[in-house]
Amino acid sequence: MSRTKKTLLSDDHATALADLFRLLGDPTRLRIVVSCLRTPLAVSDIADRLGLSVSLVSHHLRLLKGARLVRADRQGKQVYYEADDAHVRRMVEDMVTHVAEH
Amino acid sequence: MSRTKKTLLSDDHATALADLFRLLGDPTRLRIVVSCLRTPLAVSDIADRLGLSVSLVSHHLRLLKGARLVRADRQGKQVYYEADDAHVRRMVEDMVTHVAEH
DNA sequence: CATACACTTGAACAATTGTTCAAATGTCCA
DNA sequence: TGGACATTTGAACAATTGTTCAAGTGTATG
Repeated sequence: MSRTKKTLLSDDHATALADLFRLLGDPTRLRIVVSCLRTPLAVSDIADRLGLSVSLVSHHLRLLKGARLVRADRQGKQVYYEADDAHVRRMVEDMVTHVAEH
Repeated sequence: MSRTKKTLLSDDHATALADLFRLLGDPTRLRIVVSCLRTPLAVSDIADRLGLSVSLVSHHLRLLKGARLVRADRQGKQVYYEADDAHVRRMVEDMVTHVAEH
């Protein structure tokens, strides 16, 4: 049998988790995620709130959607984005409050 | 008075938190953190376990130490690194188990 | 259909980043 | 002191990434 170290984190899980961390590791992208954490928000609304171009926000949302961190919901001309599920919501909120506490 | 949005995350906190996320967002660095999460480990031990060069591990540890994610403890010729405090330990472990659960 | 609005996409750019290699520093012991 | 071992540091490189701008797609309404 192969000698496997008792490790908390397999290589697959490491890269998967790192992917998540990396996506949240950009201030702009993090603010975008947080802004639509509780309420679905249209792309232009997010851009307005954060003072960013619509294009930039859309680029970031594409990455976040690819990682299933957010979910898109078209409603007429607008596309509403929100946290993909309760799991993501809790995960991010936990980290936010973690840091807020210092 | 200035009109401030009721936001979960101030800009300062956003960049601070993003800095943390970004550091954990590299697979190699994440594995380094996890490897010395519970037990202090010398630089060369970490390098051996993960199959990395000592130099590379040291470079990453410097960044992690700068963000107070790990703490260094020199003991003779060797320098042992471990998670800086229980706070960091829990934070990282939470995320690891979060992903392990799928 | 045509115009306006909301969003997406692709190319291009500067800036940052992970890695390697070689040289330097620190520490112990004969 | 001298040499061996452990770690750090700096320069250099390729690769990735965040951002902007312009052009594209999709959708409602006149």
